[in-house]
Amino acid sequence: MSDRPLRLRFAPSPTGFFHVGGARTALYNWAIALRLGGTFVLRIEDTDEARNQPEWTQGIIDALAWIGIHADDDHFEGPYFQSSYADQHVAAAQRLFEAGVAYYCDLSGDEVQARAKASGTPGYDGYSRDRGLEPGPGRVLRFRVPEGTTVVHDLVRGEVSFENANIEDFVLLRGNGSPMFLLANVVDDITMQISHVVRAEEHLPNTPKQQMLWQALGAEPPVWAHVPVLVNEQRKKLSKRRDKVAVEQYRGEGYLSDALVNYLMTLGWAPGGDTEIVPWSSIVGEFRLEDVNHSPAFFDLKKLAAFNGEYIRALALDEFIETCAPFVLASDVPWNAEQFNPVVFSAIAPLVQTRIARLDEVAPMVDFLFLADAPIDEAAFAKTMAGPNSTALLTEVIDAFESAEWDHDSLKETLEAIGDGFQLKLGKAQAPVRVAVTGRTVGPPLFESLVLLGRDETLRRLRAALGHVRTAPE
RNA sequence: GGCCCCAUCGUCUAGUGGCCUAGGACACUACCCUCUCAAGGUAGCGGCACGGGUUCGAAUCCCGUUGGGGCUGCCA
Repeated sequence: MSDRPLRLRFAPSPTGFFHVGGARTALYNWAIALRLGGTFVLRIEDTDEARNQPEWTQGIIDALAWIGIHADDDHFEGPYFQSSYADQHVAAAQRLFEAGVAYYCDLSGDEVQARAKASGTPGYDGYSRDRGLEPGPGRVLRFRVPEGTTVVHDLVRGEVSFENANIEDFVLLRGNGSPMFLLANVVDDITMQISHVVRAEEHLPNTPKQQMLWQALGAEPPVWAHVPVLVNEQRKKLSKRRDKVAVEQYRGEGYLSDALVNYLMTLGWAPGGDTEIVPWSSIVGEFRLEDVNHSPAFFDLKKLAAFNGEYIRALALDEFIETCAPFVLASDVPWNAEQFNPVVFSAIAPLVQTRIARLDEVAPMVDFLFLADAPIDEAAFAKTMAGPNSTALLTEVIDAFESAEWDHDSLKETLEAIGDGFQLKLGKAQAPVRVAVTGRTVGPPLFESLVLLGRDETLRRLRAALGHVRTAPE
């Protein structure tokens, strides 16, 4: 294979957001670079000038940093911008033309198609191979695919061979002289002395073409590794149109980067032993391209959420509180900033921590502590208060709470005793109180919540609920 | 259509010829715990796509079938 220094690269094109599939590919590259002491090169493939915006590049860098791939790490190099190497791409094309391994063709795309249709064989038919055309406006430069077989040595798939007869003379330079992806990508990889190309399987069909280019340009091809694509429930490649693929979105919904990273690594690969939840350090120690699976992997949101829940629960309490900050101080939170009380939040936090799988579930779970009134869920309220005993029970609770000691145990004993009078177990007796005070039938443990809310506010909400029952339409 | 890749529980996977009566995780179900909901604990459900070989022995090797996927642009 290759005894060159280990240099890997991740070469996204800036499209406005960072794809989870790209994140996994980046992570695979990164893990190898760290384990084997190689270099991870970031190259932004920004040749599609029409859709290229500087802030998108920053988005990629930020997203990479979020998943632990930091630009200031010793193993990180770049970012490089493909657009700044355009001269080299064209120069390489020129050399190929002069060496006779590439030739110009003046057929338009439509004409190529028409000929293919007429002959019944798909693809370009080599019409201009021997016409000796010179460069000119509108003429594309095509690679003269030689006869024979191209064998690709792939770390995850073994040897894959392609009959060159099935590979058409592909375009290197467009009619306007600009380089195509296949060429630019190879020239940059050669320039940057890339030793291992690790990318998604969708590029496998490009590989024989690119390998021929490496050779035609006088370079020894890299080690290839094509990892399986990520698919949706329909088993189709994850796409930005149909699927939720933006890393930024997962971050915004309160997925922890450690959880996402861990989950992504297990799509196509598994750490040794019986646990999949493992720290990044052991992933780096164990990850091998040779162990990567061969078949597409379903990106399962439920499992990601399960991983996330595990990671959330594993946080120390102060870490958890800190991690919640962006989600309780955000502008889209249901309360006003001045209503938020960090002391109260810290007190309820441990009870929230075991009840969520995503950080964006925090605010709706604790909002009743900061809002002026209970955020009543009318359906839940109506259902809970429908029982004949509910209002009577609430009335007794108000009475008792006026004089009860305001602590967890006293409140619990008080409600238990009242429940007994109605032949209700605590599980049933707490329901009307919970709905009255928190607005919902589910939430953090009730008595802790009441203690935090305080006697006055609790009583006020209980009375308000009684009023609400009387005025509610049947 | 052509080229290429792939095939273990619903899903992600362990498994590299005997340790497999196929292991784990998510999901699902039941029970325990319990002030709701979670978390936690216990148990359960569930799979080697099919057909031929090779071998004393196959989830593991070979061939075929079927099924899925990727690519098939003067996109990347």
